Amino acid sequence: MSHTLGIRQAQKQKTRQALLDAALRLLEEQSLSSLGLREVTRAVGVAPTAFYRHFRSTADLGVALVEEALGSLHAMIRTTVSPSGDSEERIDRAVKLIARHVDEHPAHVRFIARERHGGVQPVREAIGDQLARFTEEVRAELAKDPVSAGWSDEDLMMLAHLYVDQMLSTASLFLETPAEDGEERARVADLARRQLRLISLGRRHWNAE
Amino acid sequence: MSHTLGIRQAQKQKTRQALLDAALRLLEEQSLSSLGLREVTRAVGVAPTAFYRHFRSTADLGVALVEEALGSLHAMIRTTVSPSGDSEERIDRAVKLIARHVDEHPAHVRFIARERHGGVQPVREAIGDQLARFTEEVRAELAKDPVSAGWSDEDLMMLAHLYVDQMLSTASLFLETPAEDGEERARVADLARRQLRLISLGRRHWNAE
DNA sequence: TGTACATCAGTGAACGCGCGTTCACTGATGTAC
DNA sequence: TGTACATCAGTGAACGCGCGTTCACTGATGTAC
Repeated sequence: MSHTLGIRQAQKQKTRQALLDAALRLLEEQSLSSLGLREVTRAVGVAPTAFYRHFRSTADLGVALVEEALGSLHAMIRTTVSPSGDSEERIDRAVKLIARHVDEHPAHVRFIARERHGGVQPVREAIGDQLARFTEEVRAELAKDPVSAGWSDEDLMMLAHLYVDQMLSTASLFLETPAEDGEERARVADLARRQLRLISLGRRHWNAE
Repeated sequence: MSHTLGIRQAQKQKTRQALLDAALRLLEEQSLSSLGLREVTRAVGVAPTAFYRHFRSTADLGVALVEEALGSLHAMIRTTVSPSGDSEERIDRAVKLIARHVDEHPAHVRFIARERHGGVQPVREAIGDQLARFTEEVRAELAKDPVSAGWSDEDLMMLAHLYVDQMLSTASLFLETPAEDGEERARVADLARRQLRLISLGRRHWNAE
């Protein structure tokens, strides 16, 4: 067997993850800038000083949460935007995927929405960096799509921004709508699909006149 | 002369406004959920207890700030969306107007962006209410526009949402770009105009196929 | 395999500090006559 | 206009509390031989 983690390292990672999980839960009802280090360690059941073995500050922990929330999302986004199937199918797939992601990771999504413009600079920057990466990746996928063949880079970036904004706005609407309220959920999904249809129409006629 | 405000009432309003102004300034670098009552009164130069003569809590003050930031914006938004001049002119006017508003009231804009998804429920709700009013007003203006004549209410709301989201996203981009960096400012304005053009194209072809 | 020493994740006491809130107060402004 | 009383915005002392950070520590895990 290759390199197995020592007992010490494994335990350390477990505590670190427990701190991240506890913080994420506490952040459902407050902003990072008011999250206390003692609050987090109390929730985990370790001494306040243990916090410093893992993070320099709550801002530092926040940056780690950004990575956890968005780091693994790139592959998913790329395949969602990539051209396959007809337009209406792709739109439906994208909206369903957003709804599912919000239901599976509500606290992460809320954290990103909250801290994107929040009061903690390093966290804001980390989120901005990740979103810029998303936008660039969406742009790269759009460049491959025959519908936007021959578009200028400015036009592709404009469209990528529009898609990323729409995605975030839809995620935020789903987040505000409890999963039990199927009727309202359907209305949000319907709104999102209409918006994507209108953007798609605009795309198809962009260079046609 | 009709009813002039008593000296006492006038002084009270002055203190209240000073509290609001000081809070807004402090909120440029933190979130409402970590804003302290003593911090605000210290900045104004009154005793901490004076705070309670005006607000029950910092959350209460936050709700007042929402009113201050968005309450007077309805007229402006309505005239911006209302159909007059050709499409390109209207787009340019709208983008310039957003840029100007951000430059004249950066702290208010930042406050709204920050607290829209922030950690203080009553403030989130107050912002949500105001934005819902904006969306409804935009919908009403769009209904008058010949381009969207005969559209269903769902379609009009979809488009109104798209416009309001785009407006907020553009305001937020302007906010992140210092006014001195004219080059980057021009790029943001250009991006916003392209997005509005694409949406406008989508509108024109919405019912045409 | 066993032993002696090094490492280091987590502890617990202690610190100084600023917080939100209470309370009885003061003195300028307002009102009734 | 003047007087006597009521109102109430702002005061200042006091409270108990939880905060972030420091420090020397402990004892299980890791390592060298």
